[in-house]
Amino acid sequence: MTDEWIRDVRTRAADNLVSIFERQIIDGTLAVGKPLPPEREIMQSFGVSRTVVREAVRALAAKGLVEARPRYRPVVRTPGYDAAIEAVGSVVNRLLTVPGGVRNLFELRIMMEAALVRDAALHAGKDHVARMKQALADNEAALGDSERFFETDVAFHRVLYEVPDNPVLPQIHKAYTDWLSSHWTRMPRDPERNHVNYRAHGRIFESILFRDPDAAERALRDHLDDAWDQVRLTFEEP
Amino acid sequence: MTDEWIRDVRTRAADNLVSIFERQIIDGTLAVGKPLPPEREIMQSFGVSRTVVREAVRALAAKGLVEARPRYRPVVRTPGYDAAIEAVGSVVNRLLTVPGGVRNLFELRIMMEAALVRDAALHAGKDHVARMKQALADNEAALGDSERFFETDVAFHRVLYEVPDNPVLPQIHKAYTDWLSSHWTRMPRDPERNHVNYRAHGRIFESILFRDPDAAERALRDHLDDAWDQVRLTFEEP
DNA sequence: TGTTTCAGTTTGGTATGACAAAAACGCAGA
DNA sequence: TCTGCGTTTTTGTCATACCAAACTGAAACA
Repeated sequence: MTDEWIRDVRTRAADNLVSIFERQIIDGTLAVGKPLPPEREIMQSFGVSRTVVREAVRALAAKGLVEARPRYRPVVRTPGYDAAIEAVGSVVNRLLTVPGGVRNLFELRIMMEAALVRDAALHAGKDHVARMKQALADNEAALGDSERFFETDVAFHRVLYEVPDNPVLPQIHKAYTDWLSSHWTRMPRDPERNHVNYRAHGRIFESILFRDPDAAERALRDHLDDAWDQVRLTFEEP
Repeated sequence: MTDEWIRDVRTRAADNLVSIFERQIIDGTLAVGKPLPPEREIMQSFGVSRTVVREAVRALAAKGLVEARPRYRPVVRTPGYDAAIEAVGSVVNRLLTVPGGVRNLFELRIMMEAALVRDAALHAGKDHVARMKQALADNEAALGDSERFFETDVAFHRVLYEVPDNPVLPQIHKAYTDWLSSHWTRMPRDPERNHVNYRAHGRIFESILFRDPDAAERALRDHLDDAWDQVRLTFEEP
């Protein structure tokens, strides 16, 4: 064990363990997918009590570095953008409760998607265009069924996040829908709105087809600003 | 204690505690800034052992919901976008080690800042323009001192994140610089590059002054693409 | 009256031991 | 080779104990 073991009165043994494990996970000493050593083994090799080991493991799990299903050995998690999103989950949930929290995240989403439609208008390939067309068709087919329309609505937006070939973006989309959906799904869902949204999607799609980023951005912003108005009117944040 | 206490064989007592505390923190039963009850008190009110309580508290701390300095009572943390960023820290660090990880995050940054300069070109007010001008002047003054130039470089970009009045954005900027700086600061820093970057900043600023979002975006992309080339050439990701 | 000091009390950090129940393992049998 | 089943590990939890640091309040002091 070459890792230096700093034991100060003002540091916690568990914290040291956590950072040691973090290092070992990053540099590969603890291989991805493999389980951590048994608790008793860890306590012996570091000379700490089981209490400390358990606390450290719990912290690693909460941070998203290992997956600790009850009764199973904790396994080193595959590095992925999903783990990052998951790790912020509880904090973001709290953010959504503070005044203006939803608003700020929603604004960020608008900014993000505005950039995405511009990008799509400039660089979307045949396959992505086809997928958007399909999503649009699904929208239309689901106009009468608000529940299903919501799903196809999400799907349409998701395509936008898939156009740039960056694996982070789809995860961000997933995060947005997860986080904001609770403030979204409780909205009154009259078929009227479905039509409005469908037409908005159509305008966005058209602008992308015409390779007109400015029009695409405008259409997207109109669409999301309108959606935001709905959210705001429903919950009336002061 | 009205919270239902689910004790299944397949659930952990500590996990239940965590979710109970999460709820209580969000709904305000546990007030921000106030310390959690003493461990011994918690164990009595929930009828669990201290081991369980400690594990739960550690998990909450790792998630960023409470701040647990050694030897002090854990206090409920102020909800803020900084806590969210901090919570992902260790996961993101790991992401940066996987192939293409840095690239993906850097691309995301380019996309983000491209959107920001467009926004700045359209909506930047007098004060923001003034601040950018100041940052540019600081750039120039630091041309000979690569260490200081780096700081003023970061400061210039930060202004872009401050133009939209959204408190999330500055935090994102902070996160980017924290995460990517280790892959940035080790780059060779010849004064030559400082001049290149300074001129690039100048072009961006000009385009914003002229209220020309397209030119601003182009200038920004040129600037960051160039910066990325430097990073890539230095570390040669395959 | 405001401040400092100090002893007693609380409280977190850690270690140890114990036990039930689930998971992992190994071996015999099909 | 695959399947069951009993044995061994290993996790989840509890109880207890001790130390040292943080806290508290009262006494001493300026």
